[in-house]
Amino acid sequence: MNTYVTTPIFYVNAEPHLGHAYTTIVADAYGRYQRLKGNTVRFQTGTDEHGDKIATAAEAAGITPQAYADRVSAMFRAVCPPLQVEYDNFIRTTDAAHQRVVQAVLQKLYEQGDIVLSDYSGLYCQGCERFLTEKELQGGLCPDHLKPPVAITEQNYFFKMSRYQGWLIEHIKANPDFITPERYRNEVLSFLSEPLEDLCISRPTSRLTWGIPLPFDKNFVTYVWFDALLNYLSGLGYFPEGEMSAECSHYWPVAEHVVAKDILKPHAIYWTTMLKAMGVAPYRKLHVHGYWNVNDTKMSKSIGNVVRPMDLVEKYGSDSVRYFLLREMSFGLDSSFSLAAFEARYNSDLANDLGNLFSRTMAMVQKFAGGKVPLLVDGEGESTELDRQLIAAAHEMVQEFCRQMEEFHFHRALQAVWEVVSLSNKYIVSNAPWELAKDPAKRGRLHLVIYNLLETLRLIALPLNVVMPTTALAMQVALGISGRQNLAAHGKWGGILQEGAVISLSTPLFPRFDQADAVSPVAGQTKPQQVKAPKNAVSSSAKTDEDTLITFDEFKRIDLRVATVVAAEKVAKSDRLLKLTVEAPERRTVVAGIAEYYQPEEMVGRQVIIVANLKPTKLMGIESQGMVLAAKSGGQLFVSTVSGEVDAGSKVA
RNA sequence: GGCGAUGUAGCUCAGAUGGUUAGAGCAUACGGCUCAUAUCCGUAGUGUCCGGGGUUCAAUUCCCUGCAUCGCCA
Repeated sequence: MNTYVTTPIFYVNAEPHLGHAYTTIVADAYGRYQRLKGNTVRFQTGTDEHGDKIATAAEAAGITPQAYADRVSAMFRAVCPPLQVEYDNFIRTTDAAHQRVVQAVLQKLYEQGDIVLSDYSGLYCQGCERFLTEKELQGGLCPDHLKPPVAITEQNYFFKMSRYQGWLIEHIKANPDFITPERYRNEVLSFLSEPLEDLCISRPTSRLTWGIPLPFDKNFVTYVWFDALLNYLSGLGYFPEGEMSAECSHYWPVAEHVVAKDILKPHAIYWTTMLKAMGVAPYRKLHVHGYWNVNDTKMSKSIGNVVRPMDLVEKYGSDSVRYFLLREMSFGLDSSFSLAAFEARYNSDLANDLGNLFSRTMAMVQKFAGGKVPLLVDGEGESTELDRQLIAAAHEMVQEFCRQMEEFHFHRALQAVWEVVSLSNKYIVSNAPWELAKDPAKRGRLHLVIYNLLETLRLIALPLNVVMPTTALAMQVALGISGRQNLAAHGKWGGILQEGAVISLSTPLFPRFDQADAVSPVAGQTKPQQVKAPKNAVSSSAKTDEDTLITFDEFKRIDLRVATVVAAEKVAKSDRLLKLTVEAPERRTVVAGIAEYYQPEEMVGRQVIIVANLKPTKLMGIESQGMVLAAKSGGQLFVSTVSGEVDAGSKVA
């Protein structure tokens, strides 16, 4: 079985962000999954480089469109290795081979009458040098130039998309999995219930020259979408009017496109009708995913909350980024990204559950089995109901993982793995190997328990190869396993681990983010900066000063204020925390970790500086609505203040 | 304005062709263990299953309607 999986080619008008990373990781993980099944996979990604936005951006940057495209395309290519994205082909629409295909397809469709010259009327903005849609207008004006657009008519070439509308509707209805998840299939069908307009596929060179010239009319270049969509075929060596190349006939029939919901229409409608007109069978599946919001807000350049995947990888390691994105998002729906959510998942799922399970098991191998895969002696340590349960669950996990991966339900696939992680932790407690170790007569049982754990871990690592390649490899190496893994060959219980093989783990898989290491957050906020990088993190040595500096705008977001302490008391059952009631000028409660250095009574009446817009957090059940700044030096701690008495609530800047 | 989706525990979400005490993870509280990365295991909760009406012996689940959020289209 073959698989051809693609990401969209990314438009080079913006740097790679979290959304691009997600699409790419999804495609990569799916590709790795197919390979793990033993299938042959081709995975293509790339960049889309023509069009007026690029021409404009290049002009603003004072360079040629080609130089501009080269620069941004290189950035998209460069984020792949750190994300462990292994593509087979990185295509660019400025590649000569691609351009030839686009022209040949245009020529063919033109000759067969699917592309015709016609009038195009619309609202044109002189300032933007382009047509605006009704939607873009604000109060009838161009939002950028604040001038009313003019209604003009010009000649353009149109693709007779409407000819294939009936066929497309039938195809979608006959193939329920053609567009998934279902919500997007419904959306397309609903859109198709109205007559399609023909697609304008040209731009006059009087307005735009950065594009592929129409082969039959030098006064026009090709509309970017018509150009871009063909990458999926041109990247396989497709050429119209000829025999399909071997690559093409292997991979095109099994093509699966992964896209975000904003480009559903071009893929579901333009591309499919183009293919039909070309006489090429449609792709096999279109997988549509939702958006990543950031802190529940839409990610946008103007808000300045764009998350750069490289920043995350440097800080947390690519395995955990891949895990988070695939585990947190329910494919198809929108999801919210936040550092708090990321760290919560990292600590609970990766460090506490999986990492610690692996670590405690390996420690027991060292202490109770001489650091080797235990030798099992027949008749000793006979199996229990718990053993059978664990084995059955591990088996079921592999099956369930596959079922969910096939459906692009990555979060459920990972959930299935974590059920066994959790069961393994229970298995350890129920069997208490440290108790068995005290009784020499129970040595057989002890060894069987340890063997079962090792075998379960081996089976856990197997599916993880597709999501967290570095971690899976580290687990396999520690277990003394080498060689290419395969779901069918290695997905069954037993027979793989070499009895007596020396095994060990040198460093934890996922070091926990330890708040104690963070820069003294007096009010115990989760502030996980200064962490030892996970061992699979890419080198962060490239960090420059640039990365550690913040802009004035960023600083302005921090609301520092002078607050007057009006009451203070110790927090019950805590040595470190004081509950302060402050006026800033409104009354609020701030929990500060200063009890070892200050008595409650000496705080009352003092003025301190607080961060007033810190997200409230609960400490020992008390909600803290801010954080007191303090400095630690020579084992002493000093709370911050200002050098004279000021009104409570005064801004500090 | 048209079409559609969603609304379930503090948070993120599962769920049932309508039927006994509505689930999971995280967070919270208490207890236990010590092999382990202060990790793990156990126990404990809280829910007008968005509001209103209808069908039914029975509705959170079906129907209608309203509200809210989101998406597509115009």
